[in-house]
Amino acid sequence: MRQLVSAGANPALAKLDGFAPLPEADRALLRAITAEHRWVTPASDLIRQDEPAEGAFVVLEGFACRYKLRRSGMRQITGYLVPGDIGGLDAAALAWSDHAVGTLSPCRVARIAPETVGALHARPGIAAALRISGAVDAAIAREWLVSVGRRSAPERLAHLFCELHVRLQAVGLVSEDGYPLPVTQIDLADTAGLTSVHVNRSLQDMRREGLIELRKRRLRILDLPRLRALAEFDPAYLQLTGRETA
Amino acid sequence: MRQLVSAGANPALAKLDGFAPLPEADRALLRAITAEHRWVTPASDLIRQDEPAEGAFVVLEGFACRYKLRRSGMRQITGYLVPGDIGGLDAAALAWSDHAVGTLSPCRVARIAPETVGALHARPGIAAALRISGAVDAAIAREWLVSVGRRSAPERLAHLFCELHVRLQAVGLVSEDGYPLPVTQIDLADTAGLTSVHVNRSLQDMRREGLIELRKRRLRILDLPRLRALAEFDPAYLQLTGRETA
DNA sequence: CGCCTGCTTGATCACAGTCAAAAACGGTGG
DNA sequence: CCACCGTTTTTGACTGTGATCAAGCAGGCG
Repeated sequence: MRQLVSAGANPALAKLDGFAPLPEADRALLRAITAEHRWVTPASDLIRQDEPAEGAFVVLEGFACRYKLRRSGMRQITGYLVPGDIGGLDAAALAWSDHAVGTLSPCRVARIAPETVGALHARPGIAAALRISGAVDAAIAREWLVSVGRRSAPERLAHLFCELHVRLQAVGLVSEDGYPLPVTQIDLADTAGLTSVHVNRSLQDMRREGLIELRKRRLRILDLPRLRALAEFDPAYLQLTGRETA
Repeated sequence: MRQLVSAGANPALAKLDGFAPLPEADRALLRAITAEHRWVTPASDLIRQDEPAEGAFVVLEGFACRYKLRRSGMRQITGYLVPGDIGGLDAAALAWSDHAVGTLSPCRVARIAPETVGALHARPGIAAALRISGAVDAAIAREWLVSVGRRSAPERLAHLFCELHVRLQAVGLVSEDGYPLPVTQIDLADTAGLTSVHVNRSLQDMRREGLIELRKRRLRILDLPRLRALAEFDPAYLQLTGRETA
């Protein structure tokens, strides 16, 4: 069994090392990156839409999301960033970002300078881990597309809750009964392609069914098997099964 | 101005070289890959869902798509592969595929053996081009998510037509009045998260508006500015502007 | 010519959106 | 501790986009 890095201390290292075991030099580089960090208030942009990008970043604590805005102001959230996730890598590749990244809750974030991004790709071990991470992100995006295109409102929410359950488990943020979910129903609506009114009613249905409970920015999962069945959820695509957490 | 490789002859090389100019050795490797190819009939799978992957492939002619099936048989198409596109790279990274890739029309396809995939990533120039290509694919997926989540039926179709217009232009498949679109209205429905009935009615509306015409597997664009306005389409995210084609 | 697939049309239905307002919650400051 | 404020959640009445069901109509191809 591999030695465990405290996921709480450096979730990004734990995540990448879990995809592909890294030599000590690579691990040291990743540790150095996360040495310096800052707190960011909720609802602030880490990357702005349609602007040149300056480097990338790692989320160490809190929830952030990728999103796009239409001219009318309509918002579509296209992905969540949870502790351990790296954002802005594709923006770095293109030197420009087609979408924004904003915080949903207070976030502790470590910046990765553009030169450092290059240094990461230059190390074969890290490069391979980042490729896997990118492939998983693409798989998540596909699953979201299935949700929005071909699942009912409760099914979409159930699938999202199952996805986050597995991802947060991998970084030790899930306890017996559930996990923190510091997002509003408006955020959930913009995630699932619904209105907040409809999200509210769907959540009440799910609660009445004894599946979940969402109160005080925390999701309690009351019946995981039935929740997964409702979403037709199979965690294989996240490549996180069988991980231990600190 | 850089020398032009006949896009018709090797669209994948043209595409990657356009993202990041490649040294001759890299170009030779890419040419070698596409030396051998085979024809595949429509509606056949190049990669099957939930199965281990064996290498990747390049589409040289024809249309293919990534898709996922629900247990009920409902299908969601998550991306199109047109000439020059490489498929199965993420499946190679994970040694397993969460989604299927199937042909929409007859396709000419070149196989890339697993060892060759490794050789591609080992070359810094190709690796960088593939990273950019992956970032563009992610941007396309985000745009689709916005479509399905936050755009009306005609807007979704308009956006898809605009996307394909730019992508096919980059490989020289667009003529004065339009481009080949060898897909059924059922395929379009599974792309846009609609039913084929609704796609049919939306297409008729767009035709009546003088925007497009879709007949005999060919899309004619009658009013590109208005089509783009309807979709709020900005081609920047495709990173293909200002390319010349053979 | 006949069949199959894909396109078109019509009638009806339901899921989700819209609009509007009230209630609950969570901070903040007095 | 409580009054106040903005945000978030909840509720109700109504509307509409897009789904469903079902049938007819090309058009391509053997």
